[in-house]
Amino acid sequence: MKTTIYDVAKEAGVSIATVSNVINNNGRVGEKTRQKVLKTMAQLEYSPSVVASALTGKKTNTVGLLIPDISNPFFADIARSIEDRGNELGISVIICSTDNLEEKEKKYISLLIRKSVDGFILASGVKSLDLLEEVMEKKIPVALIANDIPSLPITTVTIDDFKGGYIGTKHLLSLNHTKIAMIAEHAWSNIQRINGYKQALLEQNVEPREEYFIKTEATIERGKEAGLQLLNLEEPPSAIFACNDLLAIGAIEAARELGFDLPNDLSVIGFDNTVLCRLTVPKLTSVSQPIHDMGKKVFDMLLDSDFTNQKTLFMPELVVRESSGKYKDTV
Amino acid sequence: MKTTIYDVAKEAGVSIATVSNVINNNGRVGEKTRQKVLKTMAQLEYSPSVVASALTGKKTNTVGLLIPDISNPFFADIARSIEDRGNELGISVIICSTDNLEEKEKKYISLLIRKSVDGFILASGVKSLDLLEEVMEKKIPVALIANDIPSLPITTVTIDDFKGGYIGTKHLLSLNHTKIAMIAEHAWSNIQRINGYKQALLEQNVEPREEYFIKTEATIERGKEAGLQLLNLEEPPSAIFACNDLLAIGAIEAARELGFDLPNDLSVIGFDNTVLCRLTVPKLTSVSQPIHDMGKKVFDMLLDSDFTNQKTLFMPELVVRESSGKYKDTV
DNA sequence: ATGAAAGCGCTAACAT
DNA sequence: ATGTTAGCGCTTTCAT
Repeated sequence: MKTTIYDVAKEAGVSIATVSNVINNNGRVGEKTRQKVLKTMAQLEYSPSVVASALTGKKTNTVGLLIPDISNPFFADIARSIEDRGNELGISVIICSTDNLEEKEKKYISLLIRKSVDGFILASGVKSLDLLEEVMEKKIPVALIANDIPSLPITTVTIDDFKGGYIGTKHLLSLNHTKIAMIAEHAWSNIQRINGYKQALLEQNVEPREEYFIKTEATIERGKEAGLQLLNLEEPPSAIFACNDLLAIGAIEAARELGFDLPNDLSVIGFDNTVLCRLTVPKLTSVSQPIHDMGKKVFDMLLDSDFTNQKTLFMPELVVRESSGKYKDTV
Repeated sequence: MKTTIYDVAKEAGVSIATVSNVINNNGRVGEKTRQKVLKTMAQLEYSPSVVASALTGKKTNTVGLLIPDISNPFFADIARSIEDRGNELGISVIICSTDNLEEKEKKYISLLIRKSVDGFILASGVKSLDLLEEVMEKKIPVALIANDIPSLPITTVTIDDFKGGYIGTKHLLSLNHTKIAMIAEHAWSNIQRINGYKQALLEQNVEPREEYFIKTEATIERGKEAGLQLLNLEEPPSAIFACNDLLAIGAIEAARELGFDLPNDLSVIGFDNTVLCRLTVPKLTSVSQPIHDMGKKVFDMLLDSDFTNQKTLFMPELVVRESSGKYKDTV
């Protein structure tokens, strides 16, 4: 049988309350007794049951992480940063890939509620706001990372997406591009990025063109489709700003297929600065999110009620690689 | 307060035992009572506590997944496949990125034991065999995926690594390459791949050369270093077989840096067939593991004692893309 | 400083 | 078919 607190108590000749106290460092234990208990705990290889402890109202030291897909490198990076912080704190992270499906979202959340997780970190766009409010009513902490629901008071860690869109576009503008297209996806963060893009254009008196703007899903395939569509335009753009790296990679594929030579005939920049950026040819210029810091921060905010419903904004940074270059009117 | 089984019992006018029975579908409940209980459960939005249930000896419906690094696409894929199966079964998966560090491995395992997880799935090379045996002594199920510890009787799902090494090499041989180098990493699976590689060479009377063989860590950087070393040889290889895609990508970078034109001057093939293969230029030929099937299988074997300590072997397949081509003696 | 005992929410005999 | 009750391993008053 598994050793319990009773075994330790008996062996050490003390009560279970005392053992409990030494486990939790709850004062009122004489130094001698403490040592004796510690020793027998070691002897018996006793390890306290989190399950039993949780039943008495203590934490489960487990949080749920909802992301669209763990096999997407961007989210895998987020997961890793959160997991690392969890490991430091002795808290386990349960992964939940929702594929942005409301059904999966619900299933995962209700299961994790039954498991009494200490909180939820959401990196996916939340489909079911009702569910989310239900969770918050139950006083289960919730925090968002790399996405926001502006309509809700909720703990959030994001980058300044407006600025992200702005600096990316500025970069292209500074390379003399004016025919700058944007491929975005449906997400709140993207709306801000789009606004930043438009702001940058307007500041240079460049009128955003309707046909240079595509909204689609965040996959390489869709990015390629969008790229194809853009580059087959009568007057194709000389630069494409993709709202995430996957879309950018798709756009690059499209460009290669159509015989464009990057960055001479076309500049492409991405967003997120994932590991993928260094794999593309040419290497992808991208707007970077400080994922590691963000993961740590969101975890800490989740657990510290001082931060409840606060919003933390990190600053994006442009990482210039080889996929963006000076505009040359070669046509 | 949270609704408990008592609230439901009282509201429905039955005993908690009856409620428990309808929750668990434990026969002996009249249809009328069952309906009544079901209804009040819904009314009260009752959701049974897994924690309390676990304390009475039932499962926690949680497993731990130990991998080297969730941000490595190969392992993210494994995680996803396991998570998917878990979701179907109502079982949660806790991610544990060990970085192949014994210290982390220990910390994760002992924490998860305290949490009474139902089992462990290990995708990382296990550093501490003692720890592993300790887990098995505690009768906690353990299963390995994509790696093996031949010295231990333990549930395992792998591919036939020997065959993987063999078919990759055969492919290169069939393209008339004879100067075939191999970049491997330290892992049991790689030993088998190496054996397969040697076997294929021997069958064609090609003598494996010492200088064409490098063992290193599984990162792009190391792959690049290895590639540089190989290609700077007096008589550089005409083909490189990397034991995983990361190494292959590094090798491709090295080749590009040195001005090699793939696949004309050099063929490179990888192993694992990760998403990265379609991102490289040229697209990477790679030996594929049926990860999705393997994830499902390992989960099922973990939970079904019929399979305890059995070893399941899946078959690798070669996915030919653009990075491997006919040998041309252009030098 | 330490111990006795109640209770957390549930399961599983055992009764009825 | 349904109810009673004794745990599961731990935390936490409340006594001593």
